[in-house]
Amino acid sequence: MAQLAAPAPPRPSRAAPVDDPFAALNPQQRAAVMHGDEPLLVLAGAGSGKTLTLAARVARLVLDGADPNRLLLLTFSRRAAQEMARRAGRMLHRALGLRATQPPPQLPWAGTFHAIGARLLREYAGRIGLAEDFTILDRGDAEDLMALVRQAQGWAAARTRFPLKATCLAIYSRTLNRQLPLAQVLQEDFPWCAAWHDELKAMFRAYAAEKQAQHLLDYDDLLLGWHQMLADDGLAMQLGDRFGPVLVDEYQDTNRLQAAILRRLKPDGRGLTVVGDDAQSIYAFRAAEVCNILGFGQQFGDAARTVLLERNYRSTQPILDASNAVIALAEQRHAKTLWTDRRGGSRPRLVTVADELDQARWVADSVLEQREQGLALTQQAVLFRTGHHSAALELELARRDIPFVKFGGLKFLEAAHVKDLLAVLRWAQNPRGALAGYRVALLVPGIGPAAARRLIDAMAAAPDPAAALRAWVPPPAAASDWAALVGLLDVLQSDASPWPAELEAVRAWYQPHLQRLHADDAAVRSLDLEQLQRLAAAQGSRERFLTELTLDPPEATSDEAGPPHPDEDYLTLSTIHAAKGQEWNAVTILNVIDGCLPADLATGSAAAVAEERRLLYVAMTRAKQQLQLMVPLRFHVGQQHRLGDRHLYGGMSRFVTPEVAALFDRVAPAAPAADRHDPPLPPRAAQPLQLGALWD
DNA sequence: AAAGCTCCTATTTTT
DNA sequence: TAGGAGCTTT
Repeated sequence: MAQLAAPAPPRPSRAAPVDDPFAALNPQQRAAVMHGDEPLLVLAGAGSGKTLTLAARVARLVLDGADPNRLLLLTFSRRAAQEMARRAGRMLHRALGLRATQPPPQLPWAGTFHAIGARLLREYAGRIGLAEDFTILDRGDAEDLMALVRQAQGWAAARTRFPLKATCLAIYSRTLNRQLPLAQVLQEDFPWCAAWHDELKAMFRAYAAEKQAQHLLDYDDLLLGWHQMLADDGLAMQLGDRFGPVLVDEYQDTNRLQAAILRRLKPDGRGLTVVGDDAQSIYAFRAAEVCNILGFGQQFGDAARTVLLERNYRSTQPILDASNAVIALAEQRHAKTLWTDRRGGSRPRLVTVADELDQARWVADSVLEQREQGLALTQQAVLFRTGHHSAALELELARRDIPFVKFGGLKFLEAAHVKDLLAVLRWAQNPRGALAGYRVALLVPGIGPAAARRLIDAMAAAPDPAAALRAWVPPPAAASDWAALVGLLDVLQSDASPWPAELEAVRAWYQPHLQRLHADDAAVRSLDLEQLQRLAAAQGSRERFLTELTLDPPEATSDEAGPPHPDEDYLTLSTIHAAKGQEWNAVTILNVIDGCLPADLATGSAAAVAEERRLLYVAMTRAKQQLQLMVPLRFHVGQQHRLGDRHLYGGMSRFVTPEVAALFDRVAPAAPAADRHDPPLPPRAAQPLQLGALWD
């Protein structure tokens, strides 16, 4: 929550210099910390003390007189922002010689691009013709809105099936974030939808118009709006003045739109620090451009300085050797070889098992064995490419009573009952939000799509939507249930209703609907709503709660086990994406076979395969002491596959070449030698930057 | 017009 | 597993 509080900063008193706060840094880290005003690129290998270095640089800037309130610190995830703000604060606290009772200095402008964008837009809304009461759509909401627009266009019965709402939204988002024409994005990223170019364009125009009319912003609008704000000279000047140094973490995962924002914020790069590792770029599907980090030097010419952090403080040398060998075969990268002076440590293991069930049993055995040897479950993690790869393991763990928490692929906000409840709050917050209203109206028995539509249209047409709501006459069958809803909305609208108590009123109203709609598992779903109420209590207002929940949804799903106690020992299961930036003593990676890693859907282009390689690299470099790669000989591919429905794939991942495999200890029956290699990368085409109205 | 039913088809990772 | 389309019954 670092970015929420904005207390006055303590004056940096130069009088009490404690011992050198940067004494523990190695020479390269120190160079990055002490570097002056010119643009700086810190290429930080995995485990090379990146967070420490960035935090130290923040501390150094403040010690040299920078105002913490004007320091913009952009991170990839909310978790990273908190961690960074916490460590920088601690370092400053020491360096300034503050007493233990004094709070560490805060960094109010530390956060994700999206969160900072939301804040700036909220603040400047009045001046840029944006409704001040806008609400933010999470992905599910955006998809629902897209679905409404999709339906209105009526292309249902056609020669080929129109793309699903989720696909439509993905195309839309990719086009904005890559700042490229729709046709090109379709051709490169969604070739199977290319035939729908004109329809999609019309649909996106309608989608944008709907958002405007309903005072809604989606994730992309937070960046787009920020970007457009900076296009205005007056505002750009003001914003430029407002922020001093700008530091960007995980720069390899920024996209073109984000890079454009930075360029407007710091045109000549002075005061700009970016930190990242091109070898860990794994978010191309979100339009991240490795070119951003690869081309940083050229962008600012001779002025830019690059510092390389290669010394690894996390892993043993045998683990680093294997990781280096995997990434060494990648082209298009800043050459970088991690090393450590920590000798010893066992070689990583390459474990061959018969199939997924075998794999699950083996991993569960291994986890318990490690714990016998004194390694707590919290020091162990199992990583995998996609959310459902852990299904068999989850069953096995549950069967053996091994507690675990799964990160990635979160479901909480996507569950229908959670969305229902939030829709009520959103509608109360923003009566013009037809999307929320439509959803809520449909909850009332007797009201279907047609009646809900009429209601929404009536409200949209009226000068005072709240009055139109009260005046609306529902179908006779819905009369009494409708009256109850109107009563609830009255309570929520009145200034008297306090937060978060009003959520209880919403739950009370929703309870019968929950019973009716989800009779079989209403009790379980009710638990989720309790969880929601706990989250609500942590926020000061309804508006804040809705914004926070959209930008920072709960990270882990706790499945049947319920939320784990903080002090309980539990194993971590995580997608590789969600494991970024973390570390464990013992790491096991599932399904290191072709078809899973690389995912067979991602083998279409050389760039996609290269990203899968980096994904494996990221997974391997999470391990401090023990690393195991699992290779099931047979892998069951579910029904969702073309032609033959239950294909059995096989074969070691193409990334584990014989040379790489030689760095592992082999466990279990003889595995087939992998003799496939990457196809060579074709030269990359230069992509012209396109600005302006995309949908016209 | 609403609601409940069947049947078919899907590209993974997340702010 | 759900999303989406199309059907039938109320």
